[in-house]
Amino acid sequence: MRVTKAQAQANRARIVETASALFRERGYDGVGVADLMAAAGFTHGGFYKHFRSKADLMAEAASSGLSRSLKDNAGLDVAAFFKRYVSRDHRDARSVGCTIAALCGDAARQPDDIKATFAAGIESMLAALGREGTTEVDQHEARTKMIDILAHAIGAVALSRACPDDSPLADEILEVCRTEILGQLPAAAATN
Amino acid sequence: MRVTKAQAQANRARIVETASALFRERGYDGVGVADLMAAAGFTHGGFYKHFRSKADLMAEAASSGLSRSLKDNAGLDVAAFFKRYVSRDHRDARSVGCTIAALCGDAARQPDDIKATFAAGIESMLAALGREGTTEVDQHEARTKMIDILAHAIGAVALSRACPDDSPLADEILEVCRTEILGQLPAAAATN
DNA sequence: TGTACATCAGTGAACGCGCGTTCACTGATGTAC
DNA sequence: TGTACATCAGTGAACGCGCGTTCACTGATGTAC
Repeated sequence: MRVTKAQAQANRARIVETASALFRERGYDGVGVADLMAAAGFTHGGFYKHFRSKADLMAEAASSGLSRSLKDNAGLDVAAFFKRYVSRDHRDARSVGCTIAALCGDAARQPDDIKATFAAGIESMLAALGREGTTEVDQHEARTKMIDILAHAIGAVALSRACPDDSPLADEILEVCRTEILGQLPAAAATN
Repeated sequence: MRVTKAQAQANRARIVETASALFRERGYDGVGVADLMAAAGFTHGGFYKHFRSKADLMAEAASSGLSRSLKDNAGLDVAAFFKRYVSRDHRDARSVGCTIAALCGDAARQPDDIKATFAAGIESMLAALGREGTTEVDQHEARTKMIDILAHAIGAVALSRACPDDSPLADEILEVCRTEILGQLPAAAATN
């Protein structure tokens, strides 16, 4: 059952993407190799033709998920980005949402190579967000502001997700933080 | 080897406390029943004389850890609390630190009873923090402000923990957010 | 271009291991008289 | 207060199970001539 080189490469990419989504939804320990391969449409044995270990895949899935969300949000201005980020839609759609928000708790217990991937993901995010609105403030000030707001937004989403599904507190956290964050942004377009 | 009623109760309490610390350090999936009992000074078999299941203990340890940190910080004013909260000491001492910051990522994937425990913990924290500084602003405004700042602080700690141990970014996140948070507090005592 | 052989992505059974949980047992504590 | 018996916290072996990983095998693809 050998397969085209191009097909094999596409299959590998599908495994990484599936893993990235499943990890965001259930955490690193919540997804088994067999689970994952079945979700990608394969049997578990072939896993080791693509990856040396589950830990290797975790690192690659993190890297993939982090750069993926950068591309997905490339067109948005900063205010629109955070308006979506601190929303019920984002909170409830873990598997397609931000990898940092979904997995920073897990990342904290992983070896340094995965932590380094997360740090690099945060840096790329800061770079992407800092590019706009740098007209009147200097680079360092813009970076500082983005670090502050990103932490704020991630905290809001993480905290809201820790509350029961239909809890009023879960929505309250999101609304309070979204209003505050959008108010701090220089060019707050849009309603609320 | 039967043991005094009082002793048994103390032993049970020790198991819960040990579990609370280990869970904060390694996450719910990172601590086994045998691990935990050994750390508390027992063999694993006795576990089920105290708890119906590991999930039961998880709920109890969460509740215990959440109310514990309330008592530990009872004497501090709001500014002092957040100054300590958003610090390297707190970030690096997971097992004795805030249960919400350490486990909100894990809590998000737990059943609703554990999420409800976390929501209740957040509410108690808000109540404890809102009691001060309510002189000039009304209750609702104080609550809103505390929700905002708590999410901000938790995000800062969670994000910093996801970076490699000696990463400059990890410290930068903490410093930026601590400065910003303390600046937002009405009566910011102390240096920085 | 056709033929013969090596390669290797994917399959599915099997591995050792650690997990949560159960169980028969122990012996000091608690209780009934 | 002292004696006889029931209770039950704690022990450690054993359970079934799912995990990450390995392996012999398959057969279409890639390569050498």
